[in-house]
Amino acid sequence: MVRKPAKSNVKAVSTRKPNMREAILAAAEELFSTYGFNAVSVRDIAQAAGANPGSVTYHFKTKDGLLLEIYRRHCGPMNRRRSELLAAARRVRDLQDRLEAIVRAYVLPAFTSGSDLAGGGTRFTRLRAIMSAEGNEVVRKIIAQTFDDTSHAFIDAIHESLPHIPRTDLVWRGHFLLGALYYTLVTPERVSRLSRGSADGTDAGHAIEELVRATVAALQAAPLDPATPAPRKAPGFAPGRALT
Amino acid sequence: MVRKPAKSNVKAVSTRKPNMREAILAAAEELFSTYGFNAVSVRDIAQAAGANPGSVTYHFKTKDGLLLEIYRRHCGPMNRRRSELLAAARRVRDLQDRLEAIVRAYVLPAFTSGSDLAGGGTRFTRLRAIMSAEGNEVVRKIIAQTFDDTSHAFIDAIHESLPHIPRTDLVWRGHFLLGALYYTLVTPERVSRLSRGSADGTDAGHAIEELVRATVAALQAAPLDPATPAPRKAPGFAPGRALT
DNA sequence: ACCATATTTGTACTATCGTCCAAATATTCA
DNA sequence: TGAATATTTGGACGATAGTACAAATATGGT
Repeated sequence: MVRKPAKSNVKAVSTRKPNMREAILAAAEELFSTYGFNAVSVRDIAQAAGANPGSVTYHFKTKDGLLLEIYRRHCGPMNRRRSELLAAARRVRDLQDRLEAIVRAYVLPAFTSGSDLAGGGTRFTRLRAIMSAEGNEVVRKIIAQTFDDTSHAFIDAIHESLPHIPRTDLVWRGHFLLGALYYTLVTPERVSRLSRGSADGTDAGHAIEELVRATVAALQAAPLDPATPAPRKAPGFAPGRALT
Repeated sequence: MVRKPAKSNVKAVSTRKPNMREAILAAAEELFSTYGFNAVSVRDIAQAAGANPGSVTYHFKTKDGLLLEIYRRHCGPMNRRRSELLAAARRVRDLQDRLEAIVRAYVLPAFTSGSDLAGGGTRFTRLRAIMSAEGNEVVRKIIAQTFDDTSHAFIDAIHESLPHIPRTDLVWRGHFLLGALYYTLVTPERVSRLSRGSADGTDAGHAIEELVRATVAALQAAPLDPATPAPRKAPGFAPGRALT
């Protein structure tokens, strides 16, 4: 991790942490979601939390354990929120409105988690985005056993609103949605740059509206011809590791 | 990086590398694009290339220098290919067909680069995806001075085909496209998993078609109301570091 | 106030990191 | 061929990594 000059000899006596475990979790979440898991050391986290490196080991045993606990904290609330919103969306009468409500139910909790109000959902989603790129073993297990159910529920709901589109296409389009969502959280300033200041990539509200609008349109697109002609045989690709 | 048991005492005498520099580059590209920059050590690369760690330093001075050289190798050919395809796409008469051709011109070179036939473009794009998540300083500079021009050219071309849609919306939707593209290359097996085997996430040809179809529809969607009501003031989000 | 327990501290251990360097070896060209 | 140059080698350096552990300190119930 990039370090500041940092020659402070003073100990962090000013602020006494009432709950060091929580402070460590918060610091780790912030640092991981900003620099990635590999680039942040246990010592970085301890320093940011005003704690001793040994305390991290005491509370979470290993660095992976710390990451695991962060996921544990957020997965429950976020998926619960998603289920609630999805259930409400399913009850929308108008088909077009229902589809939009479903997409919104998927996107919204990614920006505002139930566990933390001030951008907590955003931070955790950004962490998930980075972890999906870095590819951690601990995360892989959690993803498969926690998020796949939710993903299937959303795909099924979408399929109900768009029964004429094969599930396969909806899986692809839902996948694209997640990729767009991740990339927006990881690289928001690119939007500001390319729009020459006329858009703010970090404006969560605006990002959500753009994402929902674009996704609904993409989902409604005509399906690919089932008799795929496959005009040129493109070579398959796959990374050498098992991924998220 | 995850290491195999690896207790081979035999030296790599069997295969003599005619050009060690190229072998190192190839190994680094493969490893970086699979495990990320931070997770791969210079020694990992040297071993994969059948070289001595010192050789890496000799040819590329630093680890960052090695990454830089990989980008140098690919950026030129890829953007040249994109320009060619974009120029051809601009000449398409039918507006709908032209839009699709433009999107295809953006997506295709990301899968098949001019420099390497066997998935070289895919590998490099996956690397870019991972680097955008990890956030490397060297990459940041290259991105801004190499890819932004191309991005603007594509946005402009799209805007010509869809003049009634504000540029801002097109920037967002182009951003979503890149995110979807990256995510598909980084996590293709998720598509296979969620589709329960009815789709192959690693099938580049299929991925391209799905991506083009979804993106064209998203681009054509009605723009967001310019008088954005901003119903709830969502808090801004931004990572603590400057990003790609 | 006392004890049992929970937590924090400081330090140490081993492994691996990126980079460096002098010696050994290949290669190139007059 | 022989000299000049380019490359490879193996080992070393200091820095930092994750983790472990005993001693010190804080905490809570009686």
